[in-house]
Amino acid sequence: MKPTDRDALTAIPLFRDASREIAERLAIGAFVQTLPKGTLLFDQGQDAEFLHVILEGRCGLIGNRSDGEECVVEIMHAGDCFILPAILLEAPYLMGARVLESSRIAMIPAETLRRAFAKEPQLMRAAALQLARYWRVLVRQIKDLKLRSTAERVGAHLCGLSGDAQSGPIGLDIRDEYRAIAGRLGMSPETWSRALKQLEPEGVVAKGKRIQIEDIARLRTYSRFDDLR
Amino acid sequence: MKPTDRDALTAIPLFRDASREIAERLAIGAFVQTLPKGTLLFDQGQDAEFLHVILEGRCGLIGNRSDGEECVVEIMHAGDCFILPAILLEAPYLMGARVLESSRIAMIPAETLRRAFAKEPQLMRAAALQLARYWRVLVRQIKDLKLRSTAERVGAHLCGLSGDAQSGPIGLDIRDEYRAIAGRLGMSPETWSRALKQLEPEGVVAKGKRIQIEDIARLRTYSRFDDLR
DNA sequence: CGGTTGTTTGAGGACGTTCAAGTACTGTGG
DNA sequence: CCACAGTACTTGAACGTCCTCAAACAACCG
Repeated sequence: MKPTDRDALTAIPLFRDASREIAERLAIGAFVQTLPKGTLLFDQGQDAEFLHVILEGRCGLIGNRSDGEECVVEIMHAGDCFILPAILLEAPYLMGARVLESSRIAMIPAETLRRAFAKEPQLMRAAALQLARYWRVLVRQIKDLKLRSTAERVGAHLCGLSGDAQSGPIGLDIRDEYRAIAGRLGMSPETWSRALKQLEPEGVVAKGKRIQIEDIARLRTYSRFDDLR
Repeated sequence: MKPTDRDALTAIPLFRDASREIAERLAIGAFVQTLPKGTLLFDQGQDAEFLHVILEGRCGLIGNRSDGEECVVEIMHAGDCFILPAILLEAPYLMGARVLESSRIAMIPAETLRRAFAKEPQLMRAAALQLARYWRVLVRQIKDLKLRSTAERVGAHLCGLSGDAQSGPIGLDIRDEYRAIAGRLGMSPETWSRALKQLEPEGVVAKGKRIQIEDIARLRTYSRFDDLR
C-alpha cells in the first residue's frame, strides 16, 4: 500500500476515533484497488467479506427496483467506509454497491476487522450491535419509501407482522393506530385504508383492526417481502 | 424499581449483549414512569438527558411537518430503547417522542450511561460513534422523504453541500450525476431538474452542473434546512 | 347513551412520474 | 483541434398516484 493511501485510510473517522496503532495494524491486512465507474463492488444479499473505504472517488449504495433498475440509496464519498453494520452483525448486505466515479478503494478483510473488535470489551460492542440493528431498520424503511408502491408497503408491513410464517392463512389484530402505521409507511391514513382494499384481490380482508390473510405466501410474493429484507 | 421492571430492563438486547453486572448497575440509576397516551417524552432539538426503555406499551419517534402536524417516523415497542445515538454523540435529538399507548418507561440518565461507556476501550466506542452518525444520516433521509416536498429536498441538499456558511452567496460545482442525487433524494432526474427551476424565485440559478445561490440564508429558510437537521 | 375520537369513503386537485423529443456535455479518434 | 458518437441533462405533455377536504360511519369512553 502506498504511504498516501495508508495515511488516507488511517485518517477516516472510524480509525481516528480509535488509535493510530490499531489503524496501522488493520492497514497491513488491507489492499487497495483503483476501479472504473460502473464496477459492481458487491450485491445485495452477499455476506460482508470486506470493509470498503473510499480513498478517492465516490460510490453508491444501491437497491434494486421492481423494474430491474437500480436506485441510489446513499452516496458514499472519500473517507467513508461501508458497510460496518453488516460486518458487525455478520449479516448479508441490505444494499449493493457500485462505483459512481473512478475510485481508489481500500478493502479490509472482515475477519481481520472482527478480530480487532473482539479484543474490545462488551458494552461498546453491544452498543455497536444495537446501532447496527437500528441502522438496518432505517435502511429497510428508506427502501420501502423509495422502492415500493403504497400497496406493496402495506402488504410488506402485514407480512412483517405475521412473524416467521412462510405460508398459510394468518389472522392479525392490529393494535397500533392506523394513522401511526400510515405515517411510518409514508402515506396518509386514507391511503392506508384504500391500500388495504386494494389488497383484497391478494386475499387480504380487513374488518376494522382485524385483518385476515388468506395465504401469506401470496402476499409475500405480491409485496416482494423477501426481496427487500 | 419493581423486580419485574428491573428484569424487563436488563433483558433488552443492549444490556443482554453487555453483561448482567453492567445492566444491574445501570438499573440502579434508572427510574420508571407509567405515562398516558399522548404524553410528549421529549422534543426534537433537545439535548438527550435520558435513555428511554419501553417496558410495556409503545411510543412513536416523531418529526414535525411544515403544517404543524406530527408524523410518526418510527414506532418503538416494549424492549426498545431510544435514542442511543443522540446520547453517544451528546447531540440534540433529531426526532421527538410521544407515547402512542399508555406505557411503562424506564429512564436512564444519559450521564450515567456515558460514564459506563467511557470505561470501555476505544475501538468499539469508535464503531458506536460511527454507527450513530450513519444512523442519523439515514434518519435525515427518511425525514426528507416524509416531511419535505421535492423542491424543499433539493434546496436542503444544496444547503448541505454549502458547508457551514450561514449566509451570503454560494457557488457550487456539482460533481455527482444528477440521476444519482435524484435517486438519493427520492425523485426522478426530471423532477430534480424541474425542482431546480422551481428554486429560481429563491435565488438559485442552475447552469448545468454549476449552481449559484444568491443567499444561502434564504434557501435555508425556504428548505427548512435547520428545522430538520 | 351522547360525545369524542378514529376509520372509511367519495370527489377533486396537486404533485410527481413516465414517455418522448430536443439540447448540451464529454470524451475519443482522426 | 475538430468532428462525431454517446451519454447526460432539460423540457414538454399526458397520465397516474397520492393527498386534501369533507362527510358519513364506527368504535370507544365517560
